[in-house]
Amino acid sequence: MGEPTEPDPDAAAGRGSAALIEDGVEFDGRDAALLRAVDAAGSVAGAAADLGRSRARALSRIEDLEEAYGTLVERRRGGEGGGGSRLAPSGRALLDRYDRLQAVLAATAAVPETVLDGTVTAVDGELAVVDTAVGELSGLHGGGGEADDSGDDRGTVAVGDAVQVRIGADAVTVNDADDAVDPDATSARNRLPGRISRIDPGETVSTVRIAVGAAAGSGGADDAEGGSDGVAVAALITAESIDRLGLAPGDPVSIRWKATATRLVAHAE
Amino acid sequence: MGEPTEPDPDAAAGRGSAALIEDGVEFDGRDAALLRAVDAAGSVAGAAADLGRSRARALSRIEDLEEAYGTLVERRRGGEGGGGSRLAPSGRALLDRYDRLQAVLAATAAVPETVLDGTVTAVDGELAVVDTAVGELSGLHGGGGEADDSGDDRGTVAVGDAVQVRIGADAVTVNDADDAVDPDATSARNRLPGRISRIDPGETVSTVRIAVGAAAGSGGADDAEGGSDGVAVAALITAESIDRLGLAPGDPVSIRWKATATRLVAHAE
DNA sequence: CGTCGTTGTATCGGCATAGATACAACGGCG
DNA sequence: CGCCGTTGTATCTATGCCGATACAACGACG
Repeated sequence: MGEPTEPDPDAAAGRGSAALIEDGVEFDGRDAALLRAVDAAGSVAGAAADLGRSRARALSRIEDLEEAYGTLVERRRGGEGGGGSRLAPSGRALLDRYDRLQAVLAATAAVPETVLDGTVTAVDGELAVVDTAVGELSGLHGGGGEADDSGDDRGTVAVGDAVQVRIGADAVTVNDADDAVDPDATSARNRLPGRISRIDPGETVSTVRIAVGAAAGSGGADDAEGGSDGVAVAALITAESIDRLGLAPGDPVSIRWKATATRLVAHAE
Repeated sequence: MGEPTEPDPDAAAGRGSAALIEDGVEFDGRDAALLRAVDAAGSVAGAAADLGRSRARALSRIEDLEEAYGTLVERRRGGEGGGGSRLAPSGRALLDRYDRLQAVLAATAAVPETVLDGTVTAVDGELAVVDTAVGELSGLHGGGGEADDSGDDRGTVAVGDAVQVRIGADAVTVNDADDAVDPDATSARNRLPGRISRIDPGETVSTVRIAVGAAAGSGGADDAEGGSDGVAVAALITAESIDRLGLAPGDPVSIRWKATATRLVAHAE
């Protein structure tokens, strides 16, 4: 798709790489390429040749992976053509799983994020309430057990902790300000009034920045996130929705997002 | 938090590990631990000792990282206590960035996801429309350039391609079925009628499965995702919202989610 | 039965990374 | 001035991973 619009200066976290991990064995892009090559070539030997890698290594790598992930490649020696290998259904599923993880990672790198500093005021199960410059927000903390390799407490929070609240721009919904939707009708709970400070148009998806808090009252061209009293929340909106809602800079709007789409991260203080 | 409720059998993608990458240098959990240890110990030597790693290696690793990421640690030799090192502000920021990436990754591993197979019917910029078993959905494709190391086309799609549509349960909003919200008032576009098939309660956050498509009409206790005509979409809802909306199995509901929170993944066919 | 190309298996060498060790430079402090 | 613990720097060694190579086992096919 090229880069028709530059990738946003403050786009987000920057590039990253991810790998599945099971039983201590990582499944990374190299392994994915190997499995794909096996699928294309019909044999491990052919795949290794296509990739310019050692055949013996490729085979032993597949064995290591299978020890952790189960059968991935159905191998057969002897017979027509001397034998061959096919990607097992579970191998295909693993590949899909990897691709989905990769897609999520690419998304977090490409989608703007809003980060607010705050202090935890309450913890109730997986949910926590955080006091921030724009009021109290609720979000999830503690992903899934200890995914990190260092066995510290990271990922869980307690009352009084300094945390960062991360809101992905793809999770923020924009409503008309005067549209008083029945709060009982939806499960999106975090809600803030604001004013559109800027619209960065994309081809079919635009990034809308909404000034909230103290800055929302004033004219609000201020979009410096670290501003003394101004905070800008980014929202990813399709061009069609912008047209439909008639959004333009200066418009008062109401933004909302689900608590379950809000992540709390312990802040390196 | 421990594991009061087991981590959901079909929870999601499974564990993963991620690393920032800049200028060809990866910043992984090991590097994060090193920076944290420096912050705690006040010296690189002490940090290396605490981690049981070689001091010389730790120092050269920091230098390699700084070549790619800029100043991370302020080092000073001689003086009080013989010298020492402090984490630079940019080092703290990098650590925060890594933690946010980690949090997002942990979230994708812990949050259920709904995956639908479909065929691309239209592509317009970053958006694409996909025909699935439950109708036409729109979502984003192609994260941010080529984040993967294998330089293939993966990540972008074309009309006619077989793709998987990934919808994170944390992005799905549940509304009352009879609540006819003005469609012009919100930027959430994908919308489907359905019927609650199951509620998996958590401490404060529950996973609600909504049968959509053909299965939605019948009683709908069917939640087999691969069923012939039944598809279940997972939604993460706070217990409070469930109470507020009065959700229970069998209830007709309307679910919606943003196109920008929907990822399209090329399917390994 | 021999051919063929593949899957298995073992071994060797190269290369990159990390640990171990040693030593110089630095600069407050007693 | 000498002591001290740290930052810099260099070098050697161990380890692990990968490529390269070689050879046995296999089974359909001509």
